[in-house]
Amino acid sequence: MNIMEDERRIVKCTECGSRDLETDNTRGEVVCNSCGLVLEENVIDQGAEWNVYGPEDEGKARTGAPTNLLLHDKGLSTDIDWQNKDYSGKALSSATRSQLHRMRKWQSRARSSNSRERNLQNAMQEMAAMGARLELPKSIQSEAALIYRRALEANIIRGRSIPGVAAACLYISCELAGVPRPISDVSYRLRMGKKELGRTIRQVKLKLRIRTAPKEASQFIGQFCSKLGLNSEIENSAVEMFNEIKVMELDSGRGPTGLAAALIYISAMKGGQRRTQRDIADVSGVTEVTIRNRYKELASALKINMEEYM
DNA sequence: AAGACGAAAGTGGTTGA
DNA sequence: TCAACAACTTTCGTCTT
Repeated sequence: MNIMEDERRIVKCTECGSRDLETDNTRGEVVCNSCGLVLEENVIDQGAEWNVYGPEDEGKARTGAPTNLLLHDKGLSTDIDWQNKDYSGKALSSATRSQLHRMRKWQSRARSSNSRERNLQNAMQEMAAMGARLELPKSIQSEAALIYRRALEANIIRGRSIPGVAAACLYISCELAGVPRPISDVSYRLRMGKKELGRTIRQVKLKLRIRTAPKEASQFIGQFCSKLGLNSEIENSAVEMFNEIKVMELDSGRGPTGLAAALIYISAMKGGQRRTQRDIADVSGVTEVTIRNRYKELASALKINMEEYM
């Protein structure tokens, strides 16, 4: 299965076309520096995808909260009320009161006062929000939550930020699911440093002994084409070219995203749907220079005369 | 004016002694 | 542990469309 995204990463102002955009971290907005237009607000709606209005909607309602790995205690917990009242509102005797006091204390020790649990609580919340921002399916988010728990057990969080590790777990989860995302894309959407994120990902994988198959350019072609608004015809021809390249071993040692970008550049041009190097660079997270180097290489290896399509 | 080009210097990770 | 190395980035002046 191929996870597609309709949303193109915004790189240009829709109003004035300027590329001079600024990200406001505190407000979660992307603003155009030339005309001031707010291009993206991070409104994260984590509400239910449906509402229950009346009897006709009854089938949609579920009873009770679903258990969810993204909740620190999987959503299964009952709190001891803090008020020293019984169910009818009457004050309790001092003996019962002190017993309750002990119970509360015990409960909070067992659950949240433990710093590990507090960390998890925090992280699960954070990860749910991040997952939404990355538009990841629930299955990948749950897997990421599991990885985070393991990271916590292994004491990997020490010295690193919770959001940093959480983001790394989401990234790794994508890799494991066979739908890798470019680090640049993840770091952009989560507003985190690319280097820092990359480093954390590597360390988490190392310490947890998580090994992932090397990424292939073909895994990125679909994502990039859809962000560029290119049809499946272009996508297929890019994948086809990739297969040719693979047997010639021209892909070894090359970054898969750069390769995918170059293949798309070539096939879009061949198919008469030319995209600029700039636009492809923006969605693929590599620079124009890399696209140039790569596509020159590939064109000569595949004996494609680009002049014809200019 | 936008897009493409390519040289040159810099960065961070990998590898092998 | 350190230096050499390959891939990639950044920056920038120049050429092409």
